[in-house]
Amino acid sequence: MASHGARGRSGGRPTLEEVAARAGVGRGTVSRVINGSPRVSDATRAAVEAAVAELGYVPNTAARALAANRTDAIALVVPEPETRFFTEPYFSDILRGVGAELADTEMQLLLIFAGSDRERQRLAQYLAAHRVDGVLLVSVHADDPLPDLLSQLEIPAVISGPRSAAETLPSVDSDNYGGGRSAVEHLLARGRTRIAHITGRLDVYGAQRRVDGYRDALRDAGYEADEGLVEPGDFTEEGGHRAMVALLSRDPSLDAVFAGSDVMAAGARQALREAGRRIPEDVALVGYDDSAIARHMDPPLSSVRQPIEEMGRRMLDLLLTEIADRRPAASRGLEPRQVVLATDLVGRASS
Amino acid sequence: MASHGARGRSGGRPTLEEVAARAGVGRGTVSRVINGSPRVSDATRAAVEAAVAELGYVPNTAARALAANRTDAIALVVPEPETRFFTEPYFSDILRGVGAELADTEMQLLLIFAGSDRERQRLAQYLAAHRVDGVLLVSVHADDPLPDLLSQLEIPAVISGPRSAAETLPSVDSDNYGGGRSAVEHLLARGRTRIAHITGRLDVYGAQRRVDGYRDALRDAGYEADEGLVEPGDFTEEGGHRAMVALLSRDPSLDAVFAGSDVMAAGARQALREAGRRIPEDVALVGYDDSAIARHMDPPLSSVRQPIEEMGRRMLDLLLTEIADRRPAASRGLEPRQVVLATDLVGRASS
DNA sequence: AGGTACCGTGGGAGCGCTCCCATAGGTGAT
DNA sequence: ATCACCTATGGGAGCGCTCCCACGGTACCT
Repeated sequence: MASHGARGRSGGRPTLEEVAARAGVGRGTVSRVINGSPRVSDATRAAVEAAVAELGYVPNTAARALAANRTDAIALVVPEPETRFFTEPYFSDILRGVGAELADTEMQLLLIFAGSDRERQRLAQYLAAHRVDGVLLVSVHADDPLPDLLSQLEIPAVISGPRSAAETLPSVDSDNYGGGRSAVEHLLARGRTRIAHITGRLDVYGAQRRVDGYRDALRDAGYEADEGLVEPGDFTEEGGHRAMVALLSRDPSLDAVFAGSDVMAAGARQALREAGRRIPEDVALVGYDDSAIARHMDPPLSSVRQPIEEMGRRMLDLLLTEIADRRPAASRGLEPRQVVLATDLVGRASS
Repeated sequence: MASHGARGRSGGRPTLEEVAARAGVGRGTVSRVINGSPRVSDATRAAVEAAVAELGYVPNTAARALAANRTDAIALVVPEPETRFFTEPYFSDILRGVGAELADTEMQLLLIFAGSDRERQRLAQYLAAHRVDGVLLVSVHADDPLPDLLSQLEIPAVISGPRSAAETLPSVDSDNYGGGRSAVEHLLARGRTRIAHITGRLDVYGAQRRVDGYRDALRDAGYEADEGLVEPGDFTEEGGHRAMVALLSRDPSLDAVFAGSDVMAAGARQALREAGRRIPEDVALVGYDDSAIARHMDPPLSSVRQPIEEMGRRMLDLLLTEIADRRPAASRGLEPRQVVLATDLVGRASS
């Protein structure tokens, strides 16, 4: 407590050069030790490490960034208002996954919101200044210009869900198609036949894929597609409510609903209640995400679980690889990697 | 869209030097323009700004940090597990306030969690490397070593609540004492006389102050302090429940409860229900924070509101001043600034 | 013995800025 | 006209690191 050891001898913090002098070696050698190069003899390494410890040496990040042209930082960009970030468990789960994986690294994570135009402006500036080595982009809409900006700036990036089937950026996603299928198959297995679907925002590719899975599962089971049973939602509770009301008035005989998210399922549940339908007796309900909402709903909601935390982990993995691969010149765009993780359906009382 | 202008002429991004050449001036002059120095003629400034625009110049942060010995970044440190951060609206409100105030700045905000030992280790390393110009520390406990570490490293810092009456670090807090008083006065005005208090964690100074306010308000109204009516909680729902049970068994005649947080009030409400007490007929209930919980409780909860978002804003203000003041040598420790913001009681059906 | 190969190492040359000193010119007072 | 003084400007000297080339030494080959 009373002594700060050998620190601050000459006023400031120790530099590489001082460590070198102390260890009786050259600057280059200390640099090699610090960076874990194998081309250093054990004896030298030990001497340097001792000097580092004695002086309490910590490398100066700015100098390193300047000399090596890298920042050892990556950004998690959330192109949404902060509110959604705090409201939807999706984001915190991703963050948790990324954070867990990052702990093994020397990298620093920046959290950047880009919901408003102004924030996007700042972000563009920030990226142009190359202040991060890579970017994780979550919740991307079809017409978002951010991905293009990133590839233009040649900043490695990974997105949480492809924007289309022709996505070129590396991405990590869960199997939305399979998730959609499994929801429907689950309901069919429970004897339901008139299964409606409340979709998510259709400018989100994943939401489209859930619809595809829904349609194919029904068709494979021999049911003709009935477009009257598909109603677009927007991932909000109100949207779910609205969609449910529309569905009920259009086809009062429906006996099941697959909602594209738990939040929308909550809205749908409310609408079903108001219409006097019992869950699951009259109408079975299945959501998507398996969030806290699903567990706490009355009745508890069956839901398609995505391994969100793992998605975060995998996104970081991909990004780090991407950053490492940036060395051999001009291999841009070759074999982009798309990871798809399996979903599984968690059955509860609502179906 | 199709052209990226003059960018990338010589492979990389433009440098100060290139801008200077383009504008026909020296490096120093460009630097002055970039940094808003007044000692530049209007004509020269215009020429430089034109060159900057044409080349799409963006200063290299690393170089600037190295040369100027500052990072233009500050950290918001949350010495708690991430879960609390996402669960409690307090943190997101602070973040929102800080973010809003920061938007006018060139500064970058880093969000750092230091809940686990490992994370704290990393944080210490990070701070030792002086990678931020200042730190905002929220939710500090009495025995937290972080504040001392910060002053040892001579890193400007502001904390969200003083650790004690003798706090030396600049801090921003709401008037916990006044908040506690107002809750009690509100209940007294409603004709309640046997007012219990469920406290927060007493190693949080603010929680203590609420207790002080509670005691003084009762005493000023002529009621003798009855220590049987004070029960420690821990800011959790379970803690609130437990405390309420204890209070009821100790003194069944109580007719009001002031809980040190809305979350604890929720726990208390549950316990009151289980004991068959009606709210507010039998027992009036007042919480603290005026969070979403308060509005959604059944019945809606009266609560002491703190201007959390403004606290965030003020914290940033203080920190920026602190950073700016760091220039004139050795004025350390002189007139630390402590800001205290007023609370106000939001009356609802629970009291 | 001479040659070739590699290994561990030292240190120069920057990375792109900011800081600050020096300089040139302009202004007003003497 | 002279001097003192101020303002706008140029550019050298670093900030602390990484990269890379060059060096001496050792080991192994022919």
